[in-house]
Amino acid sequence: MKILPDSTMQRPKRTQSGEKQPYHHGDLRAALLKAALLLIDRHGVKGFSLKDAAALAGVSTAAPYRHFADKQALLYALQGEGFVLFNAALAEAFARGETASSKIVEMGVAYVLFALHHPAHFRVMFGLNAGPESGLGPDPSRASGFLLLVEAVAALLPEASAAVRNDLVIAAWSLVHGFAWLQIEGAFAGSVEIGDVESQLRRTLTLTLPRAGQS
Amino acid sequence: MKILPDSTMQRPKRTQSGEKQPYHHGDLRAALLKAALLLIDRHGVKGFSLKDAAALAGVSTAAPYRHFADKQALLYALQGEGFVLFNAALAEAFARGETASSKIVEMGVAYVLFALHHPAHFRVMFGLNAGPESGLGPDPSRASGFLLLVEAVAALLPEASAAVRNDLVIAAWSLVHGFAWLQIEGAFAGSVEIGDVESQLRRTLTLTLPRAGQS
DNA sequence: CCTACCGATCGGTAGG
DNA sequence: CCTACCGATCGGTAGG
Repeated sequence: MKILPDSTMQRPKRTQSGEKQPYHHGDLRAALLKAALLLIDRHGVKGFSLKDAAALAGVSTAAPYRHFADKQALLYALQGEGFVLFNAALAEAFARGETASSKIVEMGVAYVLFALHHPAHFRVMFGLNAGPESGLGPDPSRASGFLLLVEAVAALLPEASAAVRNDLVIAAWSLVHGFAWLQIEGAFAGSVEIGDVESQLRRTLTLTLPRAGQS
Repeated sequence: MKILPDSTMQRPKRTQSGEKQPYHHGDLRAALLKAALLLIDRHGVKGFSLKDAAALAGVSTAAPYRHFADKQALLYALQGEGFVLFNAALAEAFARGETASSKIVEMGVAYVLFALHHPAHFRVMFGLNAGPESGLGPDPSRASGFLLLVEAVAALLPEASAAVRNDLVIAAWSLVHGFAWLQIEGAFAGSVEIGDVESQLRRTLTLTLPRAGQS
């Protein structure tokens, strides 16, 4: 794969006064992460190489090793970055929802929008375990957004048993994750009519969510 | 990756009478597909090579090209094979269910069991579009099992609008797909208690499915 | 952060 | 279906 340096990720230039300007505000590390995201978007996690990322950032093939021990370390960094963004989006959605069920719906919407807006992060976070021992295991910080779902479900079904709540947590998580994944993969195309993604998801979620006290 | 020939996929042997025995009942093609499935299970779709598959089947690196034009052709074959099995399993489940809602539940169970029992097929079928243009697009025959879900939902909600039915089709498909994927990826581990996978899914699905006439 | 390079792997082909 | 091989790519390192 021939990768040309991204025009937005230039090599250092000298100003008219002759000082050397650092990479991207001095942050090659960030430039490499950005390049990796772009390449993963285009070619998938396994189809991305450090050499390509270096070329896209306009540096030599050895340069990335100044910032990452190896390729996997870069992927870990991307995964961590993704979970920070993801958990923040879920927390914001949780806070925004005014009722238990709207908290759940907002979190679901945030989950899917995150996947659509950050597909490369999403793939690194959830689609990486290509094999049982692919190296990149689940990240502990994954739990943080997830616990909010557990909390919202408890609020929605205060009198339900723990088992029933557990069932609903699994249902909501599975539905939203499957929706996001199928959307990213384009699997709905041609099979189902999906207009606006967000309103489709809202309708689907509310249709599915048991009303409180009904269980 | 060093791949040793699989003891179940031996090179041709001579019987005591001296005749040459063909590969696997004369079917190297089948042996290569089987080897590919095993490698994809272990290393993911992108982590599998024709050379490894050939080695695992006990033949030279050039041999696969007698049966497949190139690597992608083998993956296509695997995808097609997967959809045949998948659609058959869904059709059987549809037929087995006695009511509309049990048809849906049985299809969901079949969907997930297929994913668990044929993870490599499942990955090739649904997890391949690593990038927007990864080559392996959706297969048309995918629709066949899917249409049965549309039919079952129509039977479940005979008086509902087409839009509502559509919402439920998307909900059911997303939920089951997400459940299967998260299960394969091991994402539930540590976060949620899942005992028996099948009964968990049955409970989750029935909890979620609107009863007929209730919408 | 660069040049130069290694050892390994990969898809694919030539020519039996 | 095999041997032998090419051209390309990749992760990573030596030694500035």
